[in-house]
Amino acid sequence: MILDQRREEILQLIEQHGFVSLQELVTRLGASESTVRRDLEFLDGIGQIRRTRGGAAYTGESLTPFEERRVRETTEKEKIGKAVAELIQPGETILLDGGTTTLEVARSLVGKRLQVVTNSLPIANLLAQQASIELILIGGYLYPRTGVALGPLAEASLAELNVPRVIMSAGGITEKGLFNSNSLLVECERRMIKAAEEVWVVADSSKFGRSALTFLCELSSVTRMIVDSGLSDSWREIVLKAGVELTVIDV
Amino acid sequence: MILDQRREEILQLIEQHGFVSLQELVTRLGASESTVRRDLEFLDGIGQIRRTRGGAAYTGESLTPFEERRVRETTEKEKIGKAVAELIQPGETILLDGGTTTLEVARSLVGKRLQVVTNSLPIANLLAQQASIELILIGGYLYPRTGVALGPLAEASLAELNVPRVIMSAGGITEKGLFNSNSLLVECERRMIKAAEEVWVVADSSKFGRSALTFLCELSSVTRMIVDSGLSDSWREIVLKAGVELTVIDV
DNA sequence: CGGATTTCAATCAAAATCCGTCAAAATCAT
DNA sequence: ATGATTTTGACGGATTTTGATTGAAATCCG
Repeated sequence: MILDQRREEILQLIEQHGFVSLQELVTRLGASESTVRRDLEFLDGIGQIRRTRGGAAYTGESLTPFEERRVRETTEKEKIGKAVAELIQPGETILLDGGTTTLEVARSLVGKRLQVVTNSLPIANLLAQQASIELILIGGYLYPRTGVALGPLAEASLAELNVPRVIMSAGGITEKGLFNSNSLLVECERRMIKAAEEVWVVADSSKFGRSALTFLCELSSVTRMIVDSGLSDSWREIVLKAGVELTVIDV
Repeated sequence: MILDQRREEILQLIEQHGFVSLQELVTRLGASESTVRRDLEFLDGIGQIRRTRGGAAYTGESLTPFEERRVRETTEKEKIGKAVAELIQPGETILLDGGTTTLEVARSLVGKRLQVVTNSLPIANLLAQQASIELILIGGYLYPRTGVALGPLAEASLAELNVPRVIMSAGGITEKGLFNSNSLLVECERRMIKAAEEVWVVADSSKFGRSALTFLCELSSVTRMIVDSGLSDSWREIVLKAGVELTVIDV
């Protein structure tokens, strides 16, 4: 089996089940233990999973990450979220992608008068209570762990929409463009880009230089990026050269 | 079993019940006493639970206050929910309408292997975490009070679906048929009926004889009704005469 | 109070898992 | 085709986790 293909399969298995044992991966994939170990090591390295003794757990963009209950430190994301919220005018309509950073954006939108479209269950939960926000939910197959609606139903719904702005997250960003872990998700995000006139990407600086398994789009497709100040000068240059408006948030 | 998985499971059990004895954890998890002790020690260390003699209690942030959880009596709705869940076979696909009674049904579905389609945010929240349940969300304009997705988007999504069974709630039931309060909701529920081969209605007996603003459908459109035993004989007769299969639950 | 019972903590050997190394196999570039 | 590079699978020692045992501590009950 091809390397990337196998890794994608591993990632999907882990995403779907939350935990998968090494032994199960070995038997499911028909690869040797060593190989699976190396794959897990790699996926752990790019931050998509967390290795645990006996197997691996999902951490990517998770709804309730076990690990993160220990220490809640998300200041960068929080600040990015606040900054993005300030860029949005009352009365606007925005399309909000799933993800932990976009969730922080949603948190900061509380109280504003807006129309929000989203396929993320956690975001919907957060904003559903808000009388000032009109919320439109994109339906679909609810992907476990991350709680985003994907698949044909989601894609069909998005095809009918037209919004001035989408705010997206990314699993990884390189000079080639944006990446995400899961092909279903990427397909859905492509539709979001199509449905929107402007594409904003929120990301903490750790995402830069980190690839993920599936290519989403080129940097030039992005209108604006909002990143924390941990971003190196060389990355800033790359982003600006691609014609992306860059907003750097001090943390 | 993988270490973290087991610890997560322990945490969930304790979170769910408030307190769980060590012995119960041992039997439920099939791990040795020593192992469970070590896990409790760890979870206590990170502040998620508090060890007590003979078991452990939950201390983490709770969704519902502790008192509420203990005192909550088993209502009619809960019993109806349990009964309905028992009528459903593993592997089935069901469409679940929003509503407090259907939410109780969803609660009782936890742990079963099913495919569930719903437009209700509370139900989606409940089932999203369940690995055994494949969840499909119907999108749409999210109606603030009840948290159900309605409107054109929801209707279009439903038009493309075909499920063997829908489980619906009703605001009111008279000999004329079913009623609900809100015309957007009713329009959506009509699509649900169209999308399903069998229509099951769950209702507590207080709903009978009570009308509501908008007419939904005639009694004869319903395949089966599940009601608590508070239902009078005359109502039973009316329901049966309309060709509805009636299941009465003792409370 | 004092003995019986339960629960706890510490210890230890066995089992499972991990890591590094290495050679075989596959893939790539020339 | 050939040599270089990457990927794979296997092996052995190191490490971690597990379950059983045992004596101490806490709790219960008469």
